[in-house]
Amino acid sequence: MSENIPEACCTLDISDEKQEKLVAMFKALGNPTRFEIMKFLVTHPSCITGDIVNYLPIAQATVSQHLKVLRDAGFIKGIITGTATQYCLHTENIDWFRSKVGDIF
Amino acid sequence: MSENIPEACCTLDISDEKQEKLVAMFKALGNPTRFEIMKFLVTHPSCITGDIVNYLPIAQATVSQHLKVLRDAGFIKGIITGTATQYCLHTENIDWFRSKVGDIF
DNA sequence: TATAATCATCGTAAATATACGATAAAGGAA
DNA sequence: TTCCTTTATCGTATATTTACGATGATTATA
Repeated sequence: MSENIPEACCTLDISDEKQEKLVAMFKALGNPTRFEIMKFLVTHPSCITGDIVNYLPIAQATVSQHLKVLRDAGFIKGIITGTATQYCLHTENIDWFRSKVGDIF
Repeated sequence: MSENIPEACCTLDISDEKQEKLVAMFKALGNPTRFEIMKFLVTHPSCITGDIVNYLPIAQATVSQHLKVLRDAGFIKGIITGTATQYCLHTENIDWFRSKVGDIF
């Protein structure tokens, strides 16, 4: 029986809940289209869904789906104004994300 | 015709090639099992495939597949020693990853 | 009120990812 | 050489993701 696992050199504490959140954020960025949307929102701090739809060569429904993933992951916030939805970065969560990346690696 | 796209507040320069590499790294981390493997390698700087197999509750073939994804993404290096493969972090690429996360967000 | 604009959601087809057992490859031990 | 250990790869079943058109919901405008 070789159930031996070598000893750790250090610990890396993160709660299951936060780890799940972090993995979801990585997953959200791990798609070319969503990464492009994030880049667009970084360089265009305040725009509506339609702006992103015009910018990207994909269908409106697909953009909306990707925006939902980014919203659920906590990267962006959507503010409904009239018939449009204005999207901007969720700076608090992004700060948390960046700091976690720094902590772990 | 509403092909209007609002003007940018800044630029965010990254080559297509490097962006593709970065997205692949996010994607690699965006899986619970692979994230767990990365955590294990951070806390156990030098171990072989079998150690990870013993640690995780999944089949050897699956672990090997995940290790390949992490290798291809550039997160880890595998050094064959005898019949075993010793895995360690690819610190150079990880440093690059961390700095890119900082640049973009 | 009727129409247009804007966006999210639904249903679904195609592509990709994930997990496993089986097998192959390669080195060490008997 | 034969057997054992270790790991990667193959083939494949299932699950998830991605993309689209169609539709619904909401608000503004004529």
